Amino acid sequence: MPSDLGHALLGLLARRPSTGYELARRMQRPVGWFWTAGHSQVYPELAQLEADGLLTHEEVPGRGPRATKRYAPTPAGTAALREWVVADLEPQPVRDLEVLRLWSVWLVDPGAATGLVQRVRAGHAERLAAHEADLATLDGVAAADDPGTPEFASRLTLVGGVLTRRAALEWCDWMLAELARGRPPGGGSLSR
Amino acid sequence: MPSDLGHALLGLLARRPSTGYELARRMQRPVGWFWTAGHSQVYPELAQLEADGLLTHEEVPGRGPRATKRYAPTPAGTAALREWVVADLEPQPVRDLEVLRLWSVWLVDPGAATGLVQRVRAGHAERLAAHEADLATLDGVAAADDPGTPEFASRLTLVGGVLTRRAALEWCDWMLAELARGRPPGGGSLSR
DNA sequence: TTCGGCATGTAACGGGTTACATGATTGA
DNA sequence: TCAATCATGTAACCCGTTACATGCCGAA
Repeated sequence: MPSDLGHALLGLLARRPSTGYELARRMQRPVGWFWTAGHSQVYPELAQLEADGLLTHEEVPGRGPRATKRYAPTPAGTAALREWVVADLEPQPVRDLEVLRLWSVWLVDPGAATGLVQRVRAGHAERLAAHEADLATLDGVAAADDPGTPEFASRLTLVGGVLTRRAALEWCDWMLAELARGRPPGGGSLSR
Repeated sequence: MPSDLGHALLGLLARRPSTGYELARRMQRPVGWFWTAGHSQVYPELAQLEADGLLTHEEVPGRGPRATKRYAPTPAGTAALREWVVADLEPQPVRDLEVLRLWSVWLVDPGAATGLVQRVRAGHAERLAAHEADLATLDGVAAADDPGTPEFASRLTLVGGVLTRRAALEWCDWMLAELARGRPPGGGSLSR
């Protein structure tokens, strides 16, 4: 039974066979929005998945010192992925450094707090723009409406990103208003 | 320079001195909404923070085989926490198993996909209710409006939880509608 | 008397990040 | 010629989870 990373890689390969290098890059960009991995994780995991009979590879002419291998899922690999998707999942703990900082924000003065929230807000705005740009590439793609296509699933996750980032922006704006309200109106802004 | 966990513990102790045991419990509930740790992480980290001069402890009569220690931040500890709160933060990668599964949901039939989304939705609804209950305990607490109090910061993080969980529910409802739309109207529901 | 809560620690293991290591091709 | 990109791997370290280990007190 593969790890979470293994299932991420199977998901990538079910969409399109790739080399380890390509997988490492794809783990940064489309999949990286919700699960990341470096190449030093990818290569050993591919070897493990192949030892478990879930992947095969063919060698292609490569440019590096070692052979270049293009991987694809075996029928068993696709079946394992399919089972995992709908398997039981217990609610996973959240891990959010930004919120952890905000939880101690009462220790700093409101000006500095405002600066922090503005920086957090900028990060969310950037992510929102990236998700909206990715979503735009699916506009007019007929397959994105068919639940049996990868494009449909990509659309689901991107819409999720857009909605949660919009909510985060709403939250930041609310915090900025609260911080402004909590200070006397004439108070000079020390932020930035 | 303490780890993220160290700053979480300093944040807890800046609000109220506690024993290691109490800290481990507080890491499950209020702080656990956005950062968790088990007791096996807490005890060594407390020793490290004390070695760094950021904490002190006094021994209190305890019931276990070892001495019970109540920790509190030193002035240096509070200062370190204050600096960390407003320090530079690079955007941290998201890690969300639920979204990772949904990304491969195109491989399963729409009925099973609907069942998965419904379970995800239930999890978000549960968290939302918990956050709203926690928020309700701050209703009418005057300190929650003053940016210099821990109650204010708690309110910030709880409102963030409410807004993001509401957005998640909105997303789940949208996905359920999309999945229903993608199937012929008379199709028998295979969900569950 | 037995179970749950208080109370503190250590050890083993697994996953993730960072750094080390190698080497070909292409474009500035 | 120098840097970036393609391409694959290993090693060290840190962090988090799970399990091991001990033992008192109060309630059922």
